Amino acid sequence: MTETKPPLWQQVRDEMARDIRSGKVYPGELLPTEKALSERLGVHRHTVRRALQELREQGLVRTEQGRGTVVLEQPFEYKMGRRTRFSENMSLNRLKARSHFLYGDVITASELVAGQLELRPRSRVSYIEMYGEAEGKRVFVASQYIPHVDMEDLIAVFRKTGSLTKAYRHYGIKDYFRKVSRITTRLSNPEETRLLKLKQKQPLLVVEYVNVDPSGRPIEFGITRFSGDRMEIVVEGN
Amino acid sequence: MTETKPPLWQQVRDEMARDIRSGKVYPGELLPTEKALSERLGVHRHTVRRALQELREQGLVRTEQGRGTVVLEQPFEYKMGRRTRFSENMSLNRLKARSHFLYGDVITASELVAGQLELRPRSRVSYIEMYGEAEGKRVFVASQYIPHVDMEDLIAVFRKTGSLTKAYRHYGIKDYFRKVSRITTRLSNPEETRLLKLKQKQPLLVVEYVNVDPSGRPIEFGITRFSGDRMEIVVEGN
DNA sequence: TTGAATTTGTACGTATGTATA
DNA sequence: ATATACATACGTACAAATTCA
Repeated sequence: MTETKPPLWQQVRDEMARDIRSGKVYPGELLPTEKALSERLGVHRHTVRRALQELREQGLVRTEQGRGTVVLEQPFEYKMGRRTRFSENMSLNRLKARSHFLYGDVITASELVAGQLELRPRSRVSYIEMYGEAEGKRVFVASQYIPHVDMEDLIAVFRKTGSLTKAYRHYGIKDYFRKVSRITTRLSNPEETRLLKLKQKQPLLVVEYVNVDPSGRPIEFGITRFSGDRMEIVVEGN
Repeated sequence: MTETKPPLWQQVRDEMARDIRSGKVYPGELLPTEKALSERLGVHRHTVRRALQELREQGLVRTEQGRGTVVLEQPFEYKMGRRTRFSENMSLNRLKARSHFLYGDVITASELVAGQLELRPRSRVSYIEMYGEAEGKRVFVASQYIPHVDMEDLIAVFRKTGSLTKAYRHYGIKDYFRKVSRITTRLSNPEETRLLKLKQKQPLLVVEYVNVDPSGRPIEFGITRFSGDRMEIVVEGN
């Protein structure tokens, strides 16, 4: 059994991957130039290029001709399933995640909202806007519509607890499920760009969903807009 | 039991919605101006505006100040679930959907591909690129990686049948399931912009997935890029 | 607006080791 | 054992994109 060293380019790749994953180089930063790397590591530029090619395939870096190679932010995973809840989701990912209240009011449902919630047209609904952070980064903004029946103080309770799940529990809804999710993409508008602290308009993942209680009655219609380069949606099993 | 007519603005809204959905006015076209509409329908401009507001909320039109109101293309639905197959999916939607072969070869798996397919590094895999059309519109481009074992002629069979599902059946794989899907978004690159016949770079829905046979063995790793304004992903039940 | 310097992309060459038929 | 193909590594030149004075 002879122990052989892996090829040079793989050693280079692994060393660079380590530096990136360990946080030695920060996301958004440029790596040293291929020339600088090859001189520092004592290998040919082609060897560095071979390593960079793999790092690109792994989604760790992005190379721009004439500019350099930038370290990419690794997106957070948003596991979407029947039991989807944002805060649980993120804490499972050992991330510090929090939702922040932006605005709440009782409004008249538009046709779309009434339809999704299976309410009569122009029913009254609670409307809540919030944004979410993970590891200090803004990762989503969300709008939620909740039937106003028997939940007059929902907004106040939500502000107190900071969690819709907890607010629901306060009203006797102990459990709920994701009925359907519709996923689209579009560029952020100025408002979203500001709220998500993006440098410029960028693609968003837009998830429109309906949550239902155990009896199948809709209790929440929501539109969540995820920052496309900070989040990815994972649908498992399914 | 008194029968009451709905408000005037709702009648206007419903008539306009009918015209759009029936294809009387085409996506991309400008609607008549609010003034022209109000005169033709014999209602006040504000009544037309109230109707347009609802159409905007329903995602049927987009209004641009100083220009007019454009009819939006309605995206196709891509139902994603355990039994996801593109062609079945689209035909269920009573759409004429077809996949078109672009390129196929046998290549050495990158680390990412080998990992996803649970193969040894640098295993040989079949690689297929294709694009999909629905109703004459390009809606996705896809890259698939399939373990090369016992499927030497996969590419030839795929070209003949035009369906991966059928090609698999030819090799005795009668059924397969979606194990996991990862959904992200980013702007199209020049190649994708060209293949999807987009006018300029636009947000894509990028779905990376793994399909497994009934025993749980990975048989396909794929990356599908959907044109963001022509497709939406629907995850049901889940 | 232009042009030079910098950086990455591509394409050729050479040499050598390793796996395979 | 030999021939062939493939992987690795370095050499050189120039094209293309970006940056900045």
